[in-house]
Amino acid sequence: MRGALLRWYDREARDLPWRRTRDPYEIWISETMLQQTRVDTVIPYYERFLERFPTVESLADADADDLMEHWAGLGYYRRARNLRAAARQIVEHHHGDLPDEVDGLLSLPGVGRYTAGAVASIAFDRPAPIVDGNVARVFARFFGIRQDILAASVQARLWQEAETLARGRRPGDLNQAVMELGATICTPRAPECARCPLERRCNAHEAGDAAALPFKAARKAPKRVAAVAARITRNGRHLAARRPPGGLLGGLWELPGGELVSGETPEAAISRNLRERLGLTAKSCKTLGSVEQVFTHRHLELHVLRVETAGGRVRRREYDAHRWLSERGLNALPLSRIAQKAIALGR
DNA sequence: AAGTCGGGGAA
DNA sequence: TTCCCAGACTT
Repeated sequence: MRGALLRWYDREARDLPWRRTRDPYEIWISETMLQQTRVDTVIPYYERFLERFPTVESLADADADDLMEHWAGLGYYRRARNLRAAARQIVEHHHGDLPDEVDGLLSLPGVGRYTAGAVASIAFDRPAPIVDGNVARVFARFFGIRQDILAASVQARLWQEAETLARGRRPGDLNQAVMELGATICTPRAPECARCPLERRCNAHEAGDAAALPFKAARKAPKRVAAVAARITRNGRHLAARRPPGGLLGGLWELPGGELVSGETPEAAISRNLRERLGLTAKSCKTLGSVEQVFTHRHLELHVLRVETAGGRVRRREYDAHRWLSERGLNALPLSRIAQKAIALGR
């Protein structure tokens, strides 16, 4: 398998920004951004992020909002926070150099089995295995694995096969070759077997069920939830609040608000949330409209209202910061997509 | 083993 | 619409 893979990879590999460097820091950043995120989405974020944070030290010193500004829109925001925490750990305990083996990499926050293997093999030429969605699909077809791909026993088999593969010369390129194959030829719906360097030895192609593999149990539909957000303006400046780190959209800014519990009207919900979370009293509300965002496990409908409040000052509860900002300042904040949509409604 | 955590491109 | 993406981490 290795020879055919490497010959194909040397010929067909896409020219991607992180393939032009051997810098472990840059490869680590790319692998973290690529977690559950497509190559085309990552590229502009990768370039901008490395321009702003070119070294481990600069990342370790990053300001939280500055950091989130460079991640806003990419999703899975805990990744950004973990990157900075890991950078601090690297500066503190490793003299600013990334660990060059899987075990050391695994000790960093946000680095799991996949990312540790990717950095170890690609940046340090270690024979470390990796299994991502691409590898799992290619292997399921090649080896004819017809059980639930997420089952623990199947995962163990996949990692075992990956370990065997990475034992060859150029482990980093072997790993990347399988992922490249999965991303460009051995794709989920309609694999182009005619172009595949492994066609002749592929079990699923032989059996004629490549497009049906890998098998996955159906996922549950995202739960529908509703929330409210307030456009509050005083002296021409708009109130924004920062979500606490850790949870959903952690560290991002938004128009203040909160959940709408069942049976509650948007007006009642915004009044209650502003009182409970910001100590503000709503005097009048006007609906601006609603926006939607679908997350992996949630389908959120956000009602946006213009709210006049009594004059009292803000006393924060769950939010960990707030600011009164011009329209321009508002849009310069690190905002999630749903917050961007909500702000656009009020213009 | 199942749930949490974003957003978007492709079919 | 549905799927799923160079996953990690908690429960």
